Amino acid sequence: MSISAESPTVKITSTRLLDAAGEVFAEHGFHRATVRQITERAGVNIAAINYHFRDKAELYAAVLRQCNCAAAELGGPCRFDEGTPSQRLRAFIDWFLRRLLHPKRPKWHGVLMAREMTEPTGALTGLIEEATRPQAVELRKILKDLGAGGLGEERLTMLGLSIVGQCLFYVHHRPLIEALAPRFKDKPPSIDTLVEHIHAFSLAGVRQSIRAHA
Amino acid sequence: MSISAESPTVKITSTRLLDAAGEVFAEHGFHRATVRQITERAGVNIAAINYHFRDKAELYAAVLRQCNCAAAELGGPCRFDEGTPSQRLRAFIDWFLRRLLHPKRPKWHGVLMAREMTEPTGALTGLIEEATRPQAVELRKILKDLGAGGLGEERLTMLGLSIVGQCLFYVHHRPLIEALAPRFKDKPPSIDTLVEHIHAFSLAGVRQSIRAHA
Amino acid sequence: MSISAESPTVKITSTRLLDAAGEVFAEHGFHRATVRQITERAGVNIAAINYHFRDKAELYAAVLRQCNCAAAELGGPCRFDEGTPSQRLRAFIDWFLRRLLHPKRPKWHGVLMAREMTEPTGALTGLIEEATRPQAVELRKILKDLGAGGLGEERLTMLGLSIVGQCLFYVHHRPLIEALAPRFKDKPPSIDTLVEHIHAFSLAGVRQSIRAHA
Amino acid sequence: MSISAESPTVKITSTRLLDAAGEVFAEHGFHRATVRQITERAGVNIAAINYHFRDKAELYAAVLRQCNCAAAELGGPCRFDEGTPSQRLRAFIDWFLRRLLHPKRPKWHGVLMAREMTEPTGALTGLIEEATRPQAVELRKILKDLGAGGLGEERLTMLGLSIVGQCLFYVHHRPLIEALAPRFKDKPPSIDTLVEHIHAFSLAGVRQSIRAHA
DNA sequence: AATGAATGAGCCTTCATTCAT
DNA sequence: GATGAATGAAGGCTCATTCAT
Repeated sequence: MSISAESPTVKITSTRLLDAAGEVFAEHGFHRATVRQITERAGVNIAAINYHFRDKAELYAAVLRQCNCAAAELGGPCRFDEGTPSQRLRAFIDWFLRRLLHPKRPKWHGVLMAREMTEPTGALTGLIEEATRPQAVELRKILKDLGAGGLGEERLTMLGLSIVGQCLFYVHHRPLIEALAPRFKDKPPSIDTLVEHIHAFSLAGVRQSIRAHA
Repeated sequence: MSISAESPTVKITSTRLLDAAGEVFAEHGFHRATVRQITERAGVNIAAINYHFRDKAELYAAVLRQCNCAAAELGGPCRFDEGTPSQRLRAFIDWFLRRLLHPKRPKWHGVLMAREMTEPTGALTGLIEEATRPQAVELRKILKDLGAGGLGEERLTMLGLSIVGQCLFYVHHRPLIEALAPRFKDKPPSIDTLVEHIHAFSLAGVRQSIRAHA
Repeated sequence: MSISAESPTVKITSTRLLDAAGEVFAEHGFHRATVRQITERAGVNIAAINYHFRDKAELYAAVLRQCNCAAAELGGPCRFDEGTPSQRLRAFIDWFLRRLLHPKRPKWHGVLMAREMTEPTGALTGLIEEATRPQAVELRKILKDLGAGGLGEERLTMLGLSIVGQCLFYVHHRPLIEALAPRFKDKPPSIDTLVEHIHAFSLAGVRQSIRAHA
Repeated sequence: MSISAESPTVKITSTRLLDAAGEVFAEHGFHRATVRQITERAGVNIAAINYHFRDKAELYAAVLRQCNCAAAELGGPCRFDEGTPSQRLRAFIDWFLRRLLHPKRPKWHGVLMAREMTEPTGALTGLIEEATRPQAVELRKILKDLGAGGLGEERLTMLGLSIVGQCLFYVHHRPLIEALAPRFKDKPPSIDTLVEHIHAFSLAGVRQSIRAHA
């Protein structure tokens, strides 16, 4: 509960800055984005960035933090203990994809993350450890329960990457996908369709792998 | 008569510029890269860019062109007519991956392309049409021969994206992969291993999809 | 509380810029003048131009505007309703010349305008309409009242140009005049002398023209 | 008579350079004009300027020299001994104006000279002495013969300037004139009309001056 | 006589940042 | 807490010039 009764309608400078920064950073990337753009879109004075966040990099870090928090909130915790291994794999893919493509999620979250993957700014170094590692661990657990435990580290890893790779492709390579499959731009498949497809595709792939190296 | 005995080893300005630019653009991205960095690394005068390529953007375009040519040369033409559909799928994956991960290919080629995927500069607009589209067509043909012809456009497309997605993941998300699977950094799997894995994984996926929607 | 006792003598950045720019532009012309020269002479940072005037061209436009305003202020409004036509012609010449040669007027005003006459930068396009046109109209009115109304457009115009041409010559061709008549440099005639001469000379010319084409 | 039979059709590099330079300098002024523009228009290599004229400034000086020579040729020598003083004044004005506005005269001669008047480059310092002074002397002689000899140096000079001022106005202030009298752009008065007007106007002015200070 | 390649200096602009209120 | 004014560093680009042939 905040002090001000007007807080719901009047955003505080720091918040407006954070929101505007998210959009601008996603649109232009960290380096191309200018602090002026951000402050103008936020409708605040240019010196406010320095006042509230010390500098541009700090503001960016704050945006990323908030962005990841929001993603975590939307996706819920990453734990999949119930049901058959196949169901749990499906739940994982669903959670992973929905977290990144969630309609309520500001579109720029994905874009921002994509940038960090291909050109890390260093602001995210810790974030990968904290946020991404647990997901990898969870997926590994599911794969083992599917029977891939005896495959050896390398193959197990490759299985995981094949699954995650399919998911991230839809998030990070939008421009490429839309160029290659124009209809995806006009009528993108629903998340459910995507989840179902990737789940079936991957489950078959995993099982084949297990059979082959049994 | 000049001391031209060393001419094979002394690169011409334009070439040195192209090479240096490739590295710097890959390292920092188009906008962050500075022409001064490039000319310094190339050991040439800053005005050489204007003389040989008119401006930074043209230089970048030239780098991309060369980069795509080199890739094409290494990979050979994209035609897969011989053998069973399964063999042809494998050939496609092999060609696709080898082209991008070829040891002789400067590592920055992949990085540069990755950037273009997530934040297109427009310099590549034509390149996608010319270079990437035929590959998509070829893959589609193979999938149809595998029996996926009756699946409908959307599913056919998703199958293709699942395959290409797996491949590109290894090329474009190196930083993420290495953060998640440290051992991949020390001892990355051979291209052969990768091809074999993705082929088997995907073939099973495709067949499963066909069965399910028969 | 600041040491604001000196504030009347310490000009604000924007003003210093405007003054320095006037001098430098007059000295070297728009294109040859460099923003570094200007900011150095003004004793301000080079980025101040961007902050206060956006860019060099805007600064130049501002200088011209101020220059024209100053001229208008010094000369007062351009209306000559009282007295005989001859007296009004004299008043016009007096006003016109005094406005341009006024001792309080920085010498560079004239030089700047002269440049715009021979190589317009386009920054002045509107200014001519707004500032110069009314003068032409006023002069025309006087000439008609002198009896030149029946002369036809072309001759009426030439009469006006002959008068204005004499005036502007003294303003715009100083270098030429001083080269041809060295004594004008040491002891230039007073504005009153100039006005008296041009008035008498022109009045005779106009009347002759009227007589000839009666 | 030159050595080469083809000289009439094939211009030598140095000549092409001179012609192209004249046009470009007139169009853009000395400082804005670039050596690349000139060499491109001349269709010669950029290094040719250095080879033939040492540098840009030297080329400009050469252009001015040629330009003044051409003007002298077209206008003939500046001597007016025959006829009544009034006729000689008319001859002077005719010669002066025709020399500057002569149809065969490349338009840029006037423009180039105009530039030198308002922003002397120094390349013309000597030229004024050599070329313009005699004209001033000649005009003075005519004015004295008209009876203005007793007027004193200052008034005599002002009379001359009034006449020359009218003439130069039409040459140097084209942009201003055309802005003020649009019809002059579409249908400029013939040189004959101009000469007749300025002669009549000035003759009356001179005589009036003589009467007044008799 | 003439050229393509290469150079170094300098220009305008933009940026993130800080200062003084 | 917040602001308008001002700053210094750097960026991309253009120019006249020269070098080696």
